[in-house]
Amino acid sequence: MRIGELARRAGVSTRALRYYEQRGLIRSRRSANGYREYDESDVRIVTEIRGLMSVGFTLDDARPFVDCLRSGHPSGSSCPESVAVYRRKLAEIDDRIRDLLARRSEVAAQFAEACPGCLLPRRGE
Amino acid sequence: MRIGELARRAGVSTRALRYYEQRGLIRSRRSANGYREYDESDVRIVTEIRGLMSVGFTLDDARPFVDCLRSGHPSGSSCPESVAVYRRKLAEIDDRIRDLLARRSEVAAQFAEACPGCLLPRRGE
DNA sequence: CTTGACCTTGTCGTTGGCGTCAAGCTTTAC
DNA sequence: GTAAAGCTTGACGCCAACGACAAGGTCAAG
Repeated sequence: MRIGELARRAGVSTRALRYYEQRGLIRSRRSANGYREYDESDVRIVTEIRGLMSVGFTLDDARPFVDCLRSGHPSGSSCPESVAVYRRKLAEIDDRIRDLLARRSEVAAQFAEACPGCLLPRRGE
Repeated sequence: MRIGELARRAGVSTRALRYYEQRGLIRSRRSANGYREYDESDVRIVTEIRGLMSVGFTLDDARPFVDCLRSGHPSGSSCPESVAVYRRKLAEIDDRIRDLLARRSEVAAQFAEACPGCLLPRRGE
């Protein structure tokens, strides 16, 4: 299939696919007229990339998963490198959450001080 | 005082101060040779800006606080516009925290699936 | 034959808050 | 008199993941 069909099937833009190629995440054969040609395994790879990005992974984060798929594994996460990325991302997310909670309480405190009569909204309201 | 002293006293770079001026957050008089001249109120303003930025406010978020200070209030947060920003930022932080918690559980679930034997690290460990 | 839907490469723009030169003033210290 | 320190404006760089053109080649349908 050509880039337009891959884009539709994977739910991304053709621009994104060319960018992934430029970043080394996908490859393409070229047909005689210079058009990029893809197959089913590319649909799988791009789907994997988007799934990871939807939970906050960068393209570099996704690379080990792509490599894992390409090396024949049925799942992109069944390689030790992918598992390592999972651990790192979990730690990053946890750091970020801690940071936001600290900020939240600082802002809430300043808010309460600035507006003593104000009803302090609780988290989530 | 000139820009270098203000920078030292407020703990920012001179580049940052010129940037704040360009963004309309601080103003400066010019002495005969073209150098920027500041006074104590500018130290206060820049300190306020940095305090807000340290908890995740953008320069635009800080603007009402600066205006509040400049209009004669002893605190930058004692104006209704500032209070409104507090509310909005609290909501933004809460949204972000909710988003991260959702991501965290998704990643944790995929991780557990990919690595069934792995000990799932709990949040914060 | 021409329209229009594809495809190609290349380049600039986006967002925030500056860092980092560049090239040239002024002022201060010795 | 000169060197160092401080000041000026201006402009590019950064980071991620593309979006949005531009200018052109390709191919099937009518």
